[in-house]
Amino acid sequence: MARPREFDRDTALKRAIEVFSAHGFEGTSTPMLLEAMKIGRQSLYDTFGDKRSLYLESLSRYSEESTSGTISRLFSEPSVAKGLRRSLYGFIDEAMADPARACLGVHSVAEFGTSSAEVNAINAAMGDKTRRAVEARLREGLERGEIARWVEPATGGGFFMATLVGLKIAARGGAGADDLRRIADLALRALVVE
Amino acid sequence: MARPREFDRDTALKRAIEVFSAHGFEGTSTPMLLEAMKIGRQSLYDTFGDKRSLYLESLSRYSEESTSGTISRLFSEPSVAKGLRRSLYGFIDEAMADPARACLGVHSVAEFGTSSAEVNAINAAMGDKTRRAVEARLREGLERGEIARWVEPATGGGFFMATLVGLKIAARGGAGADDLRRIADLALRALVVE
DNA sequence: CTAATAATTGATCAATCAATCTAAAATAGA
DNA sequence: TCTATTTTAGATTGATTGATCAATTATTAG
Repeated sequence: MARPREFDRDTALKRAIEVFSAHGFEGTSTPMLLEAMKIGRQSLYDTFGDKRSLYLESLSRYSEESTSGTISRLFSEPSVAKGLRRSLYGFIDEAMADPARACLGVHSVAEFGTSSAEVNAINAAMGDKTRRAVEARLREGLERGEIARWVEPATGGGFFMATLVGLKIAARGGAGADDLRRIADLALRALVVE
Repeated sequence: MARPREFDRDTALKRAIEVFSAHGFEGTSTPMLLEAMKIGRQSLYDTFGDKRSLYLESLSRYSEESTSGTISRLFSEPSVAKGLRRSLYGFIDEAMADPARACLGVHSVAEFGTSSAEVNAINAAMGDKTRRAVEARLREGLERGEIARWVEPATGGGFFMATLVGLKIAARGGAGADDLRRIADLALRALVVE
């Protein structure tokens, strides 16, 4: 007994992610969102709440997808070393797919630091998830002798995430895919036994 | 034959850097700048031009100081490995000194990507400077057998910078100094011969 | 066909944005 | 002391910000 929505909530959210990724929270205006999402102003407020709510949902969705992709690639190979590399390479491919689009997660940290509790909660949750997955594979690799003995899994997880961030910013700064892959390969030297 | 300025240009600029570092370009309003810089509105426009000019000068100044600090630490030790570590550690100390203050350089890349020619020119210049310095030390280390044979200097430079970025974002995200140092040590394993 | 419900459109809100203009205040040289 | 010159301070600009209200349109259940 109601009029159906003329737009698809999910595709609208996807478009919002694009805009926020490219321009950040402060750099994105509601008219920009409306044009990109192709919905009316009232539809935005009715469906997603205010701008901040939409941003948090965008960040949450983006982080979940990015995280799950990274983790699934991480476990996609029997070899731990190959899994790590595939994960980094996949991240690079994603980053190069749309150079104008930054990593919303990285951007959110740069913009908000630790000042926003909600942003922090999302990033902490996704960060922990990735870190734990990396740690698990590192422990597996340590047992199997694939990972160097000097690697503490917790530190290795942190290093892996720092590498992801560094690659993303390098990509956003204009680095090429081959440069990024060489950097990723070098980073793996810190973890993988030769 | 003129009235002298009541404020110091340099300290005002320093304060502007603080504000831009914490909130980015879009997140910083002119009233915020005026309050932090402790100058009047007209003084800002007379002395620094518009908001964008002030931002570019802030970014330029910050990048120069940060870069020169990183490079001087890089060459502060006879040992290449120790120089690299000292450089990373110094970067960590700076980042931890004021957790609320992000790296303006990293933040600018996240905000503008490659869309702003001026921002890009500044970042490219400072990035190249750092990268070349790292490459020089890596070559020195390669000759002396301190740096692992697999390290291409150009890639090593890119990796070093990616590590700096990763550390900065990790710090901004709330990581502790000891965590960061462990990550830095691990990163060095990719470069230094054991 | 009608009534109830929900989504859309357009007008509009106060607040804030960056930036400019004007006029008062203060210093230097003559 | 007087005047030229520059820096301040205050008022104000039009544009844009995020957000809400009222009215219209469309759809489905009964």
